[in-house]
Amino acid sequence: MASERTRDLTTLEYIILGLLSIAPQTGYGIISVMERAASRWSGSPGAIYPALKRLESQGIISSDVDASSDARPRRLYRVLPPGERLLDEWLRLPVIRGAILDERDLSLLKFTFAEHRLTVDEVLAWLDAYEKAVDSYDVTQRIWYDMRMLAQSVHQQLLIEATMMELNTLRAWVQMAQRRLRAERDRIGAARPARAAMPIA
Amino acid sequence: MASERTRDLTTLEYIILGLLSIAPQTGYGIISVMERAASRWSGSPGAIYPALKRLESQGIISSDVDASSDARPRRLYRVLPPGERLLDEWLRLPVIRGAILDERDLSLLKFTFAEHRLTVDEVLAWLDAYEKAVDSYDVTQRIWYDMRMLAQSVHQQLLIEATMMELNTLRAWVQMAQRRLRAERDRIGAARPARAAMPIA
DNA sequence: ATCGTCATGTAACGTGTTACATGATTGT
DNA sequence: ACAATCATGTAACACGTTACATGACGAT
Repeated sequence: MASERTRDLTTLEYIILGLLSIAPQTGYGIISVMERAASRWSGSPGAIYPALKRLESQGIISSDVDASSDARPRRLYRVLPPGERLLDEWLRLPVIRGAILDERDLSLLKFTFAEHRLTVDEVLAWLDAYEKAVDSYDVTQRIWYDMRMLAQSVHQQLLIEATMMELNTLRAWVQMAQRRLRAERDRIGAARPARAAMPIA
Repeated sequence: MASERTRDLTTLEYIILGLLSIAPQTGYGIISVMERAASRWSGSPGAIYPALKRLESQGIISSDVDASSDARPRRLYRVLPPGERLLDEWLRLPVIRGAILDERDLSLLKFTFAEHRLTVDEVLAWLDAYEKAVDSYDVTQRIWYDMRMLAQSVHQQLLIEATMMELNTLRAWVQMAQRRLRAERDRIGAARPARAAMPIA
């Protein structure tokens, strides 16, 4: 019997949950997807397999050997209800004020998984929080300011400008996403996830 | 006597080197800067102090107790020549093709440190490589494509668009940086680092 | 027959996190 | 007198990386 204790998961574990929520997968399948994704989370076998075991031992996911096909049996993992709760909580968690730029990749990943897990309204709420975080972002927190360079060198100016441009792009994207999703909601009138999780390929 | 062996440093160690190359610092000072920087590298004392010891034991940095002021003595770290070599190598290392977006923060950090370490021409070369990497970036590598969604949902479209916008912003910034630095070079005619490292505040 | 891919693991290792501990100095 | 900040550490712990190992299956 798996323990019911819920703790905070690592980023890798949340990503695995997200992937499994789209479709049941084998460990090897998860490794392949993450390797091709070329994201900052590489997902080596030495990380994935132990993480799967951790999650299973806690009743967050389950696995059974897929003997359906004629091919060699392989272990298929799927998300259990506690895992779905954990994942959805994480997906709804807003981006925090000082970490928008640092967590941009993670936010897009969340947005990916959110399509299958959250309602359109929930995604819109998340985007609203995102927009507020962008607006209230305090540039003065950044490292180049902390270094208290006296004269504004070309480098310093460019670094500040990089942040500005990034923030503007982010703001523009969030607003576009809001517009499109609102239009989608009005068209479909969906109160549940936009797309159902797809079966395994 | 410190060992001469050079290995690849961790990101944290390179950041420490970069900070120390701007000005000698105490461990506490490094922690403070990194905490206020709110970047993805948090720099807890449990990471910084061991890292400083590691670097010192390898002859990459050195430290001596600063007894000059009336205040309580504190240990000041400074970069040694081998450390300067290591740092400069790292700074010159171009961004790799599939990792531009993931390493954006790191690239800006490098750009920060590069001001004090590299010549304008070297920075321009680094920016050229950056630009090429951006241009040759293959969007099809990204995770949302790997998931083989059949229909292009709104979410999918938005995710692709986020990447596009990000790449365009990056490209625009790189080109702006090139223009400004070239103008600066023509004005100053500098063949060495744009600014000398500043003394400790 | 062999090569590449599918598939699952494990062991050693280093490093970062969390939490704790200590004490001096400065400001109010 | 007290709190906040300066300043330096350490210990336990968990995680991810790297490298290795094994073997089945399908294609040529």
